[in-house]
Amino acid sequence: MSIDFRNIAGELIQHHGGRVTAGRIGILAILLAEQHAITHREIEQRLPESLPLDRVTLYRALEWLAEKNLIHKVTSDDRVWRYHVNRELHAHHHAHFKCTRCAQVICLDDLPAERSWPLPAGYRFQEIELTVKGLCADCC
Amino acid sequence: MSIDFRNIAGELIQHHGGRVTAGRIGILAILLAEQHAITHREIEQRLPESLPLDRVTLYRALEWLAEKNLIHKVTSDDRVWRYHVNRELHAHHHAHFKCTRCAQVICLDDLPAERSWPLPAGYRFQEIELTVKGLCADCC
DNA sequence: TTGTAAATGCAACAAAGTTGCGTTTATTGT
DNA sequence: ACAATAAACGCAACTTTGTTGCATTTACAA
Ligand SMILES: [Mn+2]
Ligand SMILES: [Mn+2]
Ligand SMILES: [Zn+2]
Ligand SMILES: [Zn+2]
Repeated sequence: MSIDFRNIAGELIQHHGGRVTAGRIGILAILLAEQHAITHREIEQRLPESLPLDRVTLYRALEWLAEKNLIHKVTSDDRVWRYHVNRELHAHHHAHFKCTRCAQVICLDDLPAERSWPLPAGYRFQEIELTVKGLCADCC
Repeated sequence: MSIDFRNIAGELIQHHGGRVTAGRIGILAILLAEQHAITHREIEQRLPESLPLDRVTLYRALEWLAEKNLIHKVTSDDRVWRYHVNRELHAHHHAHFKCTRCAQVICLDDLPAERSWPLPAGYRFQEIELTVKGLCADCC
């Protein structure tokens, strides 16, 4: 884990009025270094030996990071949340791609996930959740 | 539960080469009578006293019905599958609406969930999963 | 340096779904 | 109608993912 990401993580956390703890720094640094959206489990596995972190603490840190809009949660059909850092490009709502073979999830920044859709009378639109499924380049 | 739905259910099950059991008839009849996509739990609750059915049997029956394309499963952000009968209109893939207040799920038959989307090079499209979220007419 | 709320760790809990296996039953052939 | 048999079922145990309560520790500011 690059020291760079840890520095950025620390600044981001501080800037959002949270306590700058080793756990939060480690978690956010992992997500900053990661291309894809990853699960709680995968984050746990990427944590260094030197930073043992309770499952619950990890869940709560992720919750806090999502509240502060530093990361976002991605729903999936395998009943597992995936987490991804909010870079400028996809701070807004956006679509995701999930590989049906390796379960890898990426963000599709250029897909319009914000526009309204036709709904039955009396229904009010809030947002859409769009996941494109298929095979990733590695699995093709 | 209308005897009509039970008759239709029985015929559908038989036509697909499965054993026509009380459980399958009861489950499919419930889904035939239902407008919305409902959860395993909700199906369980709608089962008549006269038809006690083990949770596992219910899961396996739903799995079989989905395999035979008599029903389809809907993913949701609450990590709970919902099930809905396949009427002609939405035998194909289609989008869903979920109320963020009462969690009700309906099928949006007129939304194009089949067309391909632009993906990164080397990625292969299979299908999309689209959930529109908002408030239903009752919750508005 | 110290006080304090915020964050953490641990244990227990909960919901949804799965697996293995012995028993029952719907269906087929006689 | 009866018997054979594979399919379906019921039960218990298990798994995975995530949540809650509470006592303890710690970041940070006064
Ligand atoms: Mn994303
Ligand atoms: Mn549907
Ligand atoms: Zn893949
Ligand atoms: Zn509603």
